[in-house]
Amino acid sequence: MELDDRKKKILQAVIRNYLETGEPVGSRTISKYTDLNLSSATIRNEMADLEEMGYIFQPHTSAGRIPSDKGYRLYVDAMLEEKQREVVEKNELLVERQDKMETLLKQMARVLAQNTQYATMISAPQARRNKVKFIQLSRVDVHQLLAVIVIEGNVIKNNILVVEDELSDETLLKLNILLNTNLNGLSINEISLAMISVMKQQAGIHSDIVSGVIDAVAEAIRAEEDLEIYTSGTNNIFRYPELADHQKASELINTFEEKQLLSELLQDMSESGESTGIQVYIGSETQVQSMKDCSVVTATYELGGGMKGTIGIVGPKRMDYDRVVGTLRTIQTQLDELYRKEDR
Amino acid sequence: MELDDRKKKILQAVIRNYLETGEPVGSRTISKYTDLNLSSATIRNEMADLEEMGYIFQPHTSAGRIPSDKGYRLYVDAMLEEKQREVVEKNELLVERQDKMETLLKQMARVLAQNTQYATMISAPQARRNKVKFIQLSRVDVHQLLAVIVIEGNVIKNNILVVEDELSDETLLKLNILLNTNLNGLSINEISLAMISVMKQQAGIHSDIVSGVIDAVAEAIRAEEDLEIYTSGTNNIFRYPELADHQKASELINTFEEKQLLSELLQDMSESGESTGIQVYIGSETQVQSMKDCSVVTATYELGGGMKGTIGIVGPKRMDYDRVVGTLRTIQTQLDELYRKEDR
DNA sequence: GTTAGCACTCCTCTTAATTGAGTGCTAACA
DNA sequence: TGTTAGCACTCAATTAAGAGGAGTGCTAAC
Repeated sequence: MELDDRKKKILQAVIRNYLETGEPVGSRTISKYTDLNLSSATIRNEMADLEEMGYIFQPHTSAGRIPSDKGYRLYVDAMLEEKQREVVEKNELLVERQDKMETLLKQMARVLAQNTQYATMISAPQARRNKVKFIQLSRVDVHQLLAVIVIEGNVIKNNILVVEDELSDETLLKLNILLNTNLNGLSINEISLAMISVMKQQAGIHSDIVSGVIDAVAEAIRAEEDLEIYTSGTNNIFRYPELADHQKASELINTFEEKQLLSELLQDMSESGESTGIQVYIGSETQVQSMKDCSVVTATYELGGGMKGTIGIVGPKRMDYDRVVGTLRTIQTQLDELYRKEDR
Repeated sequence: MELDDRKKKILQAVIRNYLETGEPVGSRTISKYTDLNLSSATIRNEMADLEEMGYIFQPHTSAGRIPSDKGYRLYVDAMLEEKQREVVEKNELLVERQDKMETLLKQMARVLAQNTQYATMISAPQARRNKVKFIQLSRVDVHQLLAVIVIEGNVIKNNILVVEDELSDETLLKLNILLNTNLNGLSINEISLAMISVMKQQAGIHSDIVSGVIDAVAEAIRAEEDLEIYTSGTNNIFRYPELADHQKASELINTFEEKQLLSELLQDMSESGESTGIQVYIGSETQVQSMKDCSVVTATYELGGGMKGTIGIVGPKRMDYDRVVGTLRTIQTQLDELYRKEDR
């Protein structure tokens, strides 16, 4: 059977209506809703065809039709294609430039959740190949050294080292030079054991400090590499009855709290990104069990300097895809404007 | 009317039973449950008295009795008094010493939530009077300075400053000395405008850098002072039908997500602490609307060096107070052992 | 190909009846 | 005077039955 133009229109009408009401859609409704001027009986025939093709289904005999995942997919793809051509409407979201990454991301999550009325998750950007930019060793106390490590993209990590013996200012200076000349510009993979042993040798009796700093560097980079996730609007799921029963709500909330799964999810999703970086996952297209009744819309964002992260909006399958995609577009351009020129 | 011994026993039996079952407790149940050897009729009379005194009530005529907040209060107070004398049983929780405060607190929250099956919140310790311990200004880039500020208790804050003109190493050194000699050992309240203007004067053309650093110091201390809260096990509230309906669950989850209210809550609670630092708030004894059907048990913890924070366990009013208090005691002593000797 | 008409299905809502746990009260008993 | 057995009463919760209604599939006519 073929999906002709009329069938497409009817399918679209069914989906539109279902998105609005959340109730199964009957033939009579469509008959009036569209400008096709067809009787309900004709619609019924077409709907039977659409059901056979797997685009819609009945929750039970003698109920209206509900779009299947396949139906949603068709609809969303068509919408995305249309959106592509459309100009992004200027629609300000209240996001302000922030010095602290954490503050910015929390703010973004909150604004998005508020704006869309869905649950939001944002992964902190991860500079893919983190390189050491600068190392500073200073004395805080007689027995405490502070190691400051700046990584590409101005991510800063600190570490306190405890030392047995007092160090002279001169030694400290030497160590600083030693560390910086050897490590600057290297990523964690490029720091070889050979280099470390050479540095230790040069450091003489202070080789343990070199070890300490290198451990700190390794930890700093690693910590930066495993994703941090910020979430907001989790309780929005209660707005949608199809997600709000105890079982599902509990699982979803747990998923959002644990963040481990979300992290993997966002990572997977960001990897398969395309031009605009906006993607829609319907139902079990996300591999997370607890989200099988949800849809997830993801977008990548960039903060300049190659710092890319992923945003995910989680809602019911009947979410307002159109608006969500629009909102994500908006925040993308807005972040672009805020962070394009300057490095952080 | 007086609360004689028998009435106390009956009240206790009612509460115990209700804690277990969550169902209103009838006279017949009590008649068999206790070793008082009284008929249900007698119990009924006593229960009528207890109701008149406000310790228990009926959700509707012809139902069993449920403890009122007043009833719980009596029960909890008696229990706490008894606990005071009791030796804490050695009951290991899987908490390990962590270098990073954040990791430790997340871990604690998770372990407690898992162990108690209630929702957990933990406020990060706040060193009450934060003083500057050490300031380090270093050049990262031609136009970027890194200001590292170490606060008492080894909390470290970083800030990137953008400068117009290049600075010589010498100037940088001078600025470092200027900042450290003037600011070390001071809390934010002690840094007066007069001092700032003197410092600016001494810094000459680099007075803007001084301003930048001082702003950074102010921000660092302030950031440290507003509480960070870690939560876990939010979805545990679904285990308890009396909290799990949409309305309440949504509000509670929102409260846990927002954290602002929790923060104030924990702060209030930590201020009215006593010897062991464990307190119980029943129903509307917490001033948070969304928690009016919950009880909160709080405990202060200490990580050595005067770093004190607060733990809160949130569950239904019929929570297992006994076990929760025990668990909190355990974690208190455990943290004590882990962190007593050494400073972080 | 389209449509009107009709029988049929099945969910949902309402109402009524039944059940059962639990109470309060009274009267008898030790 | 305190305790207990007994009984009428209350009220939430469960079950059952029925009415209503939305929507379908199919057939026959246009």
